[in-house]
Amino acid sequence: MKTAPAHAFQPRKTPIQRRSTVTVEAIAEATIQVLLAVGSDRLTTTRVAERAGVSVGTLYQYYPNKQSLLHAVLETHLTRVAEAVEGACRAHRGAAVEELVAAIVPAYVDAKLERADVSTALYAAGSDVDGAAIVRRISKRGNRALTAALAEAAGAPPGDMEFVALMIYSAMAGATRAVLEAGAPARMVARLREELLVLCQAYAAKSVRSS
Amino acid sequence: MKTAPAHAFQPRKTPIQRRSTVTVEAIAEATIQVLLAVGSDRLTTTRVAERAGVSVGTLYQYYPNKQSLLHAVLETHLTRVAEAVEGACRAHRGAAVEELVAAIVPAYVDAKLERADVSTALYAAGSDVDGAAIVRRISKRGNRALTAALAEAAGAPPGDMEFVALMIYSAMAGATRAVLEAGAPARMVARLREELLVLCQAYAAKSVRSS
DNA sequence: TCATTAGATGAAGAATCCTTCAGGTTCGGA
DNA sequence: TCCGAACCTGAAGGATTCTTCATCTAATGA
Repeated sequence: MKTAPAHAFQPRKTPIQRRSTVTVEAIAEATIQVLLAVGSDRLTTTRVAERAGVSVGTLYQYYPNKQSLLHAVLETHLTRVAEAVEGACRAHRGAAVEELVAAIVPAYVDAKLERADVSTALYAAGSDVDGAAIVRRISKRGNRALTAALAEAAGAPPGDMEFVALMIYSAMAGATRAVLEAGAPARMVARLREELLVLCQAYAAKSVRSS
Repeated sequence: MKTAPAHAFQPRKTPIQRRSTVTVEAIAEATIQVLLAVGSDRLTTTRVAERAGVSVGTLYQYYPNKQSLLHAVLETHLTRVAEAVEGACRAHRGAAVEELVAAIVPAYVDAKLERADVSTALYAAGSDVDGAAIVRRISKRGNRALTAALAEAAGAPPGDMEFVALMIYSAMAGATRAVLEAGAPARMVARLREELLVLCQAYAAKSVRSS
């Protein structure tokens, strides 16, 4: 388990002209599609390049190695989800716990399901050694926002809400993932939104009151 | 995404003498350790054999290919967890929902944490294409038991409890995973047991009553 | 004891894949 | 128009890894 230098996953060259911006985006999108089509094991740089309609050389001009492909996709997706949670927290500052939770749950679910294909594809990629590290790092963002918001709503010190926030966040993640892996049919998604809200509110009511 | 023939992951040869039984077990254990040490990307059959103290040839005498290594480990672990849930359901047949949940949550958590290292190692392995299929297949076992038990306890038709069971199961999975990936320090594990119970009971109370 | 089967070995074939780089094409501005 | 920078190409080097198989050793039972 060697630790890689920090620059090892940064883009090698920044796009300047528009065509290269398109290329970079196409490669990212191709990564997702290849991931969905053949799985992370059989994802090869050549296949991604092919799918993106460019040559391998071009790919390596912007992504320093294979891992950086997955990392880039993972990063943008998780960031989007974390921002959704942060946004919901910000928009309901000062609200009661019940209302807060009522805002956060759909925000999370929507962000995750907006690109259900990406979420699904990434469950396979988040596995590698520092894929997990990325997940942890960015999840912490959403978690921190949630912790602070809960603490404010409950009038409790943040320390007391840290674990509660972790529970809510991970319950949302677990349930959403289960639905996603079941194929996310519309009926199930609707039900997820309802039940997850019930679950989180019931838990928050119990757990915030008693602390 | 080619579908492999059904026999492709079955052991090639069944151990007969005791020494080979030991070997097969050693290889499975080595798989876990290699997984933990270097991650699933850099897990190689040679490395596993080395760690197990046998030669690659021996490995291939019992495991038809690399994937079967991971699948075997995944299968036994998940089966153990599913059996724990089934057992808890069986032991509390006829009990109230609250009591039922109070039995299932610790059963699940304990089974998952009894070999925390295996659980952690497998999050990396469950990613591959039909690793996910195995997870689905075996999780369904625990889910079915939970659905039936909830239906009986609530006096409701099983159809109504299917999704509720999914929520509980996936919330347990999500929260436990989060703690596991945080390193599973003793204090956190204790808290998990408490909070997860609160969460599941609060949800069950709300969701079972209203249906 | 000895033949037969189970078990173990590890070098090497075969395949795959990551990554580079020398050389070509396109764009943007002077 | 023309030059330099940005961009693209894809064959091939280099490295890794999966898997096989001919061969050897250990156990079993008659």
